[in-house]
Amino acid sequence: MKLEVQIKMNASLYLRDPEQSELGKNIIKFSIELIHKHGFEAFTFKKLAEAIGTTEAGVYRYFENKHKLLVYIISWYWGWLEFQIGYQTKNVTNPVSKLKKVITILATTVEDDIMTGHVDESILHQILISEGSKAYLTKQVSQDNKQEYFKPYKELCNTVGGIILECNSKYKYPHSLASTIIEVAHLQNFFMNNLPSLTDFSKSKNEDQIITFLNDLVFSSIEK
Amino acid sequence: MKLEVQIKMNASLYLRDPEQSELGKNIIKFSIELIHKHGFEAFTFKKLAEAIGTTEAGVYRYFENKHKLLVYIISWYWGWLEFQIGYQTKNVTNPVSKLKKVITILATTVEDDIMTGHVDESILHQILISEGSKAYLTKQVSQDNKQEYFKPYKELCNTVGGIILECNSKYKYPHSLASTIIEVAHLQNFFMNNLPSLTDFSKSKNEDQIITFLNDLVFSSIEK
DNA sequence: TATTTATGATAGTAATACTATTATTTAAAA
DNA sequence: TTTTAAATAATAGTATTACTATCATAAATA
Repeated sequence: MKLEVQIKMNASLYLRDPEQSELGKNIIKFSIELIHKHGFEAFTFKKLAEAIGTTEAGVYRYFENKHKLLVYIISWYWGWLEFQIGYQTKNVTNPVSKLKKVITILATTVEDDIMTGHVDESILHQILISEGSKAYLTKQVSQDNKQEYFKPYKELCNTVGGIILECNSKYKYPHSLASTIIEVAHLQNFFMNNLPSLTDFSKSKNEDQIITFLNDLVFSSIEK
Repeated sequence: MKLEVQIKMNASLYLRDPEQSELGKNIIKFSIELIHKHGFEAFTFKKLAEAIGTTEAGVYRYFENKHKLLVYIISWYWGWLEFQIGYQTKNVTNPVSKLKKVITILATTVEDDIMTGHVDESILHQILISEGSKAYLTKQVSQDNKQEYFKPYKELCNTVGGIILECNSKYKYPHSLASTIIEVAHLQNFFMNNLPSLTDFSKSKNEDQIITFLNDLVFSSIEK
């Protein structure tokens, strides 16, 4: 028997559920590949269709436009991360250890999870670093928010915020600190690899240094 | 006599220097307006030309494409901020006061600076919040970096990093903390206004709360 | 077996992101 | 002042993007 993790997705992100067909799964799989390879700006439904071996119209039957497809992919990742955090910290009782574990998960390029067939999480993590903020840095952010497109991200922030409060119930900014951890983990990773002088990690380009930096930042604030 | 602050720009960002003609100045002025109003994705040279009252080809004589124009505008802002920080902290000897002042400048919507004729800095600040990261979150980031497109941003980070070291010469991550302050100031502002549950500033939507959060974060880390 | 449903193949449109050409105006040099 | 150069305006044209629409066919389901 093959175990599969299913992330429940917001149905208004798609026209036809991509999990329910081979073509749908290929749309997700090749989108991740192409966005990673060429970047979101250069990514088009035509190129995607060619890569899959279908037609543009075929892709449009699943997703209205590439923005919704990006939001779908990113939401999926947040959902998967939420699951990972729950799973990997389920036996950790000490909140400080738990938060450290969470920071490590957020700042580390994960290995491909065999439980999610057509999705390569390590590539997805890279996409999140370079393209993640483009999901919400748009003029339609409020409409998208009303449609609950960012619910998985918010839930993750809420989970992390909860763990922060477990560490120190008097800390005043659990949500802001949670979103800061997530975003800074990605930003410092991007800077380290592309604009290294904006970081102090230039030499080794090692993700562990980002984790150390974040741990220092976070625990100084909440243990003060 | 009218005093004018001139920010020296990287000449490879443009084909013809926009500071040197009325049309050029209008390109900058209306770009800022249009990008702010409709967002960078919906911004085109055709719409810009119409707004100015010139033709598309006219705009292309100044800028190769809209990406370079965005980088130009954003670089200008970093250069202007660097000047502001130098100017507004020149008599502050206490490094902690200086860093607090810098955090306030970075996290506050500035008033329109009358010394820079055709540029409205308060709108530029808004553009930086929503569009700033799109300047570097591209596949060409390394080439752009080689051309020194991000020099003003790096210099600003370096300046802020220097002030951090003045506060505590043993602090290990001055550059990362500097880039974190700048980016988090913008991100938390965007979240506060658009995705408030990712922050703890939902009620009043006041920038002062972001400053308080950043001060807490920064000084906990460096004074530890 | 009939019929719904998904896919494939093809066409077409408006907008975007440019490049090129020529005419006209403006400003600087002779 | 005239000549010449440089900047701009007006127009046209191309390839690509971001879609929508139509119709035929294959596969799944009733």
